[in-house]
Amino acid sequence: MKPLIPSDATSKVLGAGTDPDREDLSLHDEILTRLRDHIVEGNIPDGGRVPERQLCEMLGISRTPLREALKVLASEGLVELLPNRGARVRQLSEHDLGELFDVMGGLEGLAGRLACENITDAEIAEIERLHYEMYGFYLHRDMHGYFRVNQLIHQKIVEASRNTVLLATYANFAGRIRRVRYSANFARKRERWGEAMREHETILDALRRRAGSELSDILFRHLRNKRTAAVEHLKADGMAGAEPA
Amino acid sequence: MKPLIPSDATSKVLGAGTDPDREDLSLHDEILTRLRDHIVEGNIPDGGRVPERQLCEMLGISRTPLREALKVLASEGLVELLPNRGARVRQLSEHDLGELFDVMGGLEGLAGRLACENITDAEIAEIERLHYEMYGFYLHRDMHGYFRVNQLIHQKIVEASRNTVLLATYANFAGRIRRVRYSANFARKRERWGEAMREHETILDALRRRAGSELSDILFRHLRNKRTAAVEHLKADGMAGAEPA
DNA sequence: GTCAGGTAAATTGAATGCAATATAATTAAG
DNA sequence: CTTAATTATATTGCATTCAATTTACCTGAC
Repeated sequence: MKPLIPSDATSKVLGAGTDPDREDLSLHDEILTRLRDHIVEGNIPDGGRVPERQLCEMLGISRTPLREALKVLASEGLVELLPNRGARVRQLSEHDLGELFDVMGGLEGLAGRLACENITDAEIAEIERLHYEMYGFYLHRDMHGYFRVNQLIHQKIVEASRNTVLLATYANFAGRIRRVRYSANFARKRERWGEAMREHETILDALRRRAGSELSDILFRHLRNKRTAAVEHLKADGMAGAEPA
Repeated sequence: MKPLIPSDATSKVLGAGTDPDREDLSLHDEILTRLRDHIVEGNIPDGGRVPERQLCEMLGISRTPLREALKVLASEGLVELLPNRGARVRQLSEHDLGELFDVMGGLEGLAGRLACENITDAEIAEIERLHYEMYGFYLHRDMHGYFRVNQLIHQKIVEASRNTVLLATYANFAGRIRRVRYSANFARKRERWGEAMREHETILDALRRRAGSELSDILFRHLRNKRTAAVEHLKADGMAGAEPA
């Protein structure tokens, strides 16, 4: 009866800025992004069911486009589709998380390698600036700020690779892991923190020298260390958290 | 033909509901796989429209599940969805192909690195066997056989990484590139062929020594060389091929 | 003959409807 | 009182339907 599409539903607030020229940010992508954010931000418990009708009302759409979006999210690995049993938000085991981090490590290593081929001096200067900003947060023990700038640095390196396919793939995996980050914000241990800071020194150094293979190696190992911390954290948290059937 | 995806979550055989035994592979995945193969095998011209109704009849389904599959294929990068203008099979530019090969290189490099951590002696022996089999094809100038075994070796290395996420991601990108391979089967130049054979010697050597970082490097560069050949090929072929709007 | 304008057919995007399956609620038996 | 069986409800998967946009076709003016 009511095709109640909120008049602001067409307003594109997401990414890439508002190109008056390029209008092709379709309604479907809008739904997809909103639903993805909804899940990534942890509004649905881990392993919990995704209530179609409820989300339909929330988004002001019918089931057809919602189910299309769910299929895409399933292919992205964010939810899993059980036959005749609907969608559940995918619960990551320690093993899954470990695999994801290793792939992230491979992608970041690749990004570093390619970045060394393409990065400009200005971009390196920008990353250096961020590096010292991050160092400041480290000294002040401001973990929140540190974490934010840290991610920004990694993002900058990926962008400097000048590879849009890599950029999209990286964003995809980052999204999957982000959900875990929301569920519990990585209380990084002190000793690991200092270690990570030293690793970032070597990252910057290799980047300055445009030492691609070397940077690739460093970045992979850097994420390997992050991986260990993350998996440990999930394990500890998993004990406290309730388990789904 | 044969999907070179071995046994991940998306591997399906094309049998319809005539399989009462194994029913857990959902109908949706079935449609998805069939449609993907249909496109990858080149039944629709590059950049051509994807006729919904026609495919519905071909697959014996209604538009709803077909459109769901198209959305997924779009997220995989195989087709692109134009608002109100339907789906077109995505035409890869030289630039796109180059980016894809670099990402493939990064993934294979990662696979090699992880394989060195996890591979068994038996698996190495198997790869050695394939290597010499491939060498035989090389000596006999049997490009078809060479190509087949070559892909198999790379596949084995990815499998030896023991990382299912990597395996699925690799399969995804391999699928995207496969379409280009169908459109014209890489007439590899002689000199490049010998070079590739030598590279494979070093790959095997590094694998035997479980030299992860080294193997990662070699594999990336190996794919870089493949990339150059592929892009050159697409460029030459693109001249002869029809151009899109 | 070419091009602009307008109308008709086709195609897309999304909502609704219906059969099939799973989940819950209830009842009956041990 | 607990547990198995049965019925009722809810949810899923897919087909059908409908409005909106696009594409093709046709007419007419220059």
